[in-house]
Amino acid sequence: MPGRGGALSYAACVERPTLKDVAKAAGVHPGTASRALNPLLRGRISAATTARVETAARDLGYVVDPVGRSLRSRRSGIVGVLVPDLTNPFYPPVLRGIEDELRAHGLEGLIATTDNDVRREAELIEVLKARRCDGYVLTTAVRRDPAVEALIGGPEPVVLVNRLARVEAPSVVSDDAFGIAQAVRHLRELGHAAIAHVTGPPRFSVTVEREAAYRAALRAEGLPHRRELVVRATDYTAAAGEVACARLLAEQRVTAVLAGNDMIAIGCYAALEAAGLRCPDDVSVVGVNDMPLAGWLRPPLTTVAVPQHELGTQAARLLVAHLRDGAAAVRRVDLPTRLVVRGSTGPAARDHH
Amino acid sequence: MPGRGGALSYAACVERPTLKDVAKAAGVHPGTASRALNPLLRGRISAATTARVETAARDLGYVVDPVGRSLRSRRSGIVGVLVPDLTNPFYPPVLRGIEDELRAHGLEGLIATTDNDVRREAELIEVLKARRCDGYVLTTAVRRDPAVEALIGGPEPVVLVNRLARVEAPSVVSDDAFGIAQAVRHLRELGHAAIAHVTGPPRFSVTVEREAAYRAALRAEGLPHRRELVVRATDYTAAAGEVACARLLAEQRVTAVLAGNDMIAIGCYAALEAAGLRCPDDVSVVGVNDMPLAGWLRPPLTTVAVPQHELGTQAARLLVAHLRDGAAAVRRVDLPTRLVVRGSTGPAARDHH
DNA sequence: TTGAAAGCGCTAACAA
DNA sequence: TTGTTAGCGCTTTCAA
Repeated sequence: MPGRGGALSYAACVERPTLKDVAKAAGVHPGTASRALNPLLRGRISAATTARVETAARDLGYVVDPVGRSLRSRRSGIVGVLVPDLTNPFYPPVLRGIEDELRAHGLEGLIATTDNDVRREAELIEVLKARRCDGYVLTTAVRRDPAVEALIGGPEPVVLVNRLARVEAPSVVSDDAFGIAQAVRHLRELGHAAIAHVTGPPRFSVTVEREAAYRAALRAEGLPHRRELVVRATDYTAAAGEVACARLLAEQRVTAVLAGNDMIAIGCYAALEAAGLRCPDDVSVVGVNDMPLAGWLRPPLTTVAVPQHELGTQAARLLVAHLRDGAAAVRRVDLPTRLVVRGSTGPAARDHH
Repeated sequence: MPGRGGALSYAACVERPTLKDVAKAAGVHPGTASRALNPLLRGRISAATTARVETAARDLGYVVDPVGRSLRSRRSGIVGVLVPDLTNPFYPPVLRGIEDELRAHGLEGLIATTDNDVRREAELIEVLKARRCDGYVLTTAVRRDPAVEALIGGPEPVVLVNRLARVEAPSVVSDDAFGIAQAVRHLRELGHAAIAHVTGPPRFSVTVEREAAYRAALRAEGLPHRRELVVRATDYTAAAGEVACARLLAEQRVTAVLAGNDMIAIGCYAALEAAGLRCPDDVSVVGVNDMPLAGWLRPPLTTVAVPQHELGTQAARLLVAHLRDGAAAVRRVDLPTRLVVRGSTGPAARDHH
């Protein structure tokens, strides 16, 4: 036998078997082999043929070539995933949820890091589009963003995670308001009346939502809302949180701080220490997210737990549904949050009242 | 004009222009257009033709279809990246380095999370191979691993990051021994004599290396090596580190701990607290890695800084070199480490001597 | 330097 | 149910 067939036992280790090889081994036409191997067309092929093809495929160690398949079927099996910053411990679990769920459906996520920079994001969207992604998951958080709006308007489905855009799109969000209400009640029950909010910049949709939730919670608990107790960090980082919290402490007397997220809460720890205040003895701190390290901080951080992994899982599931059913699929998934009480909250200090 | 051409201004938004469109617009053959657009063949095409093709491509907004290209050229432009666990803050910067450097060369990294589980890793390698990756970067750390050894023996180049396999492969490593020597000297200068080592499980190559470095450093500083001061955590996590450190504290009197990495150091903080010991007043702690949050811990962690981003950048660069030059490329890159002194180390406590 | 033509591996339309 | 055929978009021979 000439060519590849002659040295199959060796060649199989070097050159991968193609569908043609499988078809030949099974004694059927390549088209038939293709159908037999496709779970969706399983019903249209006789059981005997399917079995023969499957056996041949297994024996040869055949794996479909995604490149050939993509070229013909116009689907790449690749999903573009935009994430602001993996250095924020909130995102890795989200990504992991996305990764596992996509893989369960034979898809791969192509991850790109935006730094929350709208320009970089626009560039990355072009890169991902050039790769012919079948759809996109955006975990980035900027509210107004032309490139994202254009992407949402495009032909491929886009799922938003914990983010609201001006243009509507399928999204997975966490019910932060519920957890924040619990947090405020928890603080009120501990005797806190002056509860500050150190949040992030208003260009992120979570900032707006969480701040609104904070105000609503104060109202619900019968606490006064004082504008001067809300401070905005320039970013959702520990460094920015420290600066913002320091500003707050210099001007106001507070016994409790609701941080915009756990990273800002870490910054608050540092600011309190720098101001000679102890947490929770002098000032209680509550975060949002319950990121992986939250419980290992000193003191362990009391925080509103957002189901990070689930956020990713559901986002991927939603995208898969849209890939399959088009616009008919579900538009929005809402996940519950809950307060996790640890060591950063305690009774309101007397001398700060 | 019939077909696509007639409605180009609209169709360009929906259907992407193909190389054929570009060629037609430039009045050349598709093959010529392909060559004109390929930087490597630029020299073999007349300047005039190149200019015409480039203009046409720009006007039409042409972007090569990686799928068609891959099918023909047998290169996917995709690199498989295996990472143990993004939840460990050490890895995100490494990944970021890989991502940026690959992208600078027109490649994309396909990230897969192994959990340091050899079985899962083997599965993921199959998934990545099925995607026809051009090469691989492995940041996972298990020493003996048949799937990895098989991959290294395969046709695609593999670069190892901070890991040594039994089979040799191009790799990027950090000179941990240097930083660890600095750390031990730092502790000796602070008066510490009983320096323990809370490390990870021996199945990871870093465990073996860092432990050897610890022993060598003790010797260099003229300190005795006591076997019972080395404790192995079951994993490189805070939880496992806490357990291991608690065991150490129950049995030995120590004034300083060199942790196997920063996550274990966090576990040491917790174990010390649980044992009623203060850091650094009673026991000093040194980590390894200088992961992003290290400076935000309380106390801020003194640690051996490993250039995480650079590790990723160099790994990607090394892979690109191998993709281009084959086995001729560099085999190994060694990056320096240095001790970053923060707040978790202080003078040895008298009463613990 | 350019054109012509073939074909990578697969699947979808059509025919039997 | 299965075979046939064509072609996705690109690159790379070969020939001119």
